[in-house]
Amino acid sequence: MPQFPPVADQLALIRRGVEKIVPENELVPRLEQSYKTGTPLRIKYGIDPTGIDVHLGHTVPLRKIRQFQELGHQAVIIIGNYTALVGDPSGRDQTRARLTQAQVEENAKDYLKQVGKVVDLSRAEVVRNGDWFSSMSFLDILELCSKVTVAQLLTREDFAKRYAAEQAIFLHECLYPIMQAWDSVKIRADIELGGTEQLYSFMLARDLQREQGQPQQIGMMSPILVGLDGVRRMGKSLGNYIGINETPYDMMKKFMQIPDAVMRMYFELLTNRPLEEVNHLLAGHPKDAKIALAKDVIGEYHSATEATEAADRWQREISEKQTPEDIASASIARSELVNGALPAARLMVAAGLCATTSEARRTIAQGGACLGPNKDRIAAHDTQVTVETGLLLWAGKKRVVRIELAD
RNA sequence: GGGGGAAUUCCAGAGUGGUCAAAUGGACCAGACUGUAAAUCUGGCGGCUCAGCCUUCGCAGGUUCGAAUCCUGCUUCCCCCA
Repeated sequence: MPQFPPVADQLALIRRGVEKIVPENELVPRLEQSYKTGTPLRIKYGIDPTGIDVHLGHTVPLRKIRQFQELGHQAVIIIGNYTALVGDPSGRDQTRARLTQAQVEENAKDYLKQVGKVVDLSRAEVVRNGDWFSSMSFLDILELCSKVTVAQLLTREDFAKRYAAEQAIFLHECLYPIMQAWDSVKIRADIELGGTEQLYSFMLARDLQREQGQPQQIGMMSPILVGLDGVRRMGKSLGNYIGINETPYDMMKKFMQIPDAVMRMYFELLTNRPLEEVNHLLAGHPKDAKIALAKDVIGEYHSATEATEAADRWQREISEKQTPEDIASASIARSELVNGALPAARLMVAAGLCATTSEARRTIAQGGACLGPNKDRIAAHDTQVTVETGLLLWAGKKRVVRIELAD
């Protein structure tokens, strides 16, 4: 019989960074029952393989799964290869584009590879909901649909909003939450993880489970992780994310750019650092707290050593503005030079630092163009610059290239 | 099927015959400040052989000395009625 940590200890871990547990009062009894009987809880997490580049926002529920795994519970990851064909309407004010089956399968493989960095896949059940949906008959579907009323569907905020705004709500979208709920029945979920926008589907799952004479699942919803801008949710399309496949240094740079105000949330949702320590850190200098945060997370996806290296490098190159160690080289053909030189504006374009000569002129006029390790400002757009291999050329504080002459 | 409305520079959104490369805000870029956080300030933000010139306001024509602005046709999008 599996041995679990005491319920109180489990709760401390489970509750961290969870915004809402519904219904709250069923959680403790469920854990106690599991503890007494030595039965692992079945933790459901579903995801539609829509071509996801996993970023920290996605890792919030994934880390929660991991925590449950550490406690000895059973993770069940549902690949929504069938629901992906529908398109999740959650939180959307527009209909989502649908995918082909081939795309979905490819995405699923890619996705699992990334998930494996957070979740212990060797101990998790991974299932595809096409396994049960693809064989359902129209009659089965009608049967399932008869459990849900239109009025219920319209209690969802996203649908209600779209309905009120007289925007299209397609029938297949209405089926989505029903499908998601049916997944819970099929895998006999005890707990489902997800974002706060999943409330409706979670509750629908309870209805269907009761219908089928199963214990009803408990929904645990994480808050939505805000992105680097500190305002909008972290997302690829918003360009405000940190991907888990990024290099330690890239992650470092991004972490140092987050607003101070989101540090607490990041610590809570993305690290295991005890909250007492977090409070202590946040009481100190924000820069130090941010470095600690970055190291915690980078260490998780890379290693503590690499995290420290990244932090040190950031300190040197960014904070102390030393010349970076990896400078992209820009090759320039000798034939472009006149007497071994080029006017500054042309050089900027040739080096790929500016898209147009107009842009280069502006950059130079505003004092953003510099030469060499000492960053000597280029005075005018028509200043003749002697071009040699190894020459450093800057555009602003961040962008720099090393010139390489080619024949 | 019938009726109405809209298409502007990255986005939003002004502009209804010359003073429009086109207000304003956002995004973005550069500079100052700083903990490359926030906030703030300054400048920029179609292109070029840059005190000038060229190309832009859904597409194609037309009217006019002159059009983003007026007319015609086309395309796309939205809304209303049934």
